[in-house]
Amino acid sequence: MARCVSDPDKRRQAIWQVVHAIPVGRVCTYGDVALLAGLPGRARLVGRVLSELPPDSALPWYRVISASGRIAFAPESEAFVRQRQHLQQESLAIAPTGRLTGWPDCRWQG
DNA sequence: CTCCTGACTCCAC
DNA sequence: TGTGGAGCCAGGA
Repeated sequence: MARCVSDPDKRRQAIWQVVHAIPVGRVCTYGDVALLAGLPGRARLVGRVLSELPPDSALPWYRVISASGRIAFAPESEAFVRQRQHLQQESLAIAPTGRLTGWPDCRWQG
């Protein structure tokens, strides 16, 4: 889909597109999203873009987790709980440590 | 332009 | 399985 994008707006859109493409009940790592967006090695950029999403965003940001298969937030933090609830709605279980049960079986890489 | 920070990763112990 | 350290890129002060 996307090659090496240089414009900030283009990068955002590329990342949004990839996140939006993640199937229900599946998850993807920051690194994978970056790769699929044509931005290899820019996992941090993905996290930055997602952190700037508005509260009413329809983007399934909660389907993006860290490469270790865990939620990127501190356990029991507000954001952590929100993400966990969204994932549970899609039949994905989260261990107390934040680790996704069944990982990497539910992993999606395009 | 330099310095600091972060929703990241990888590797070693 | 969990921790700690180094590498990385982008954005804001």
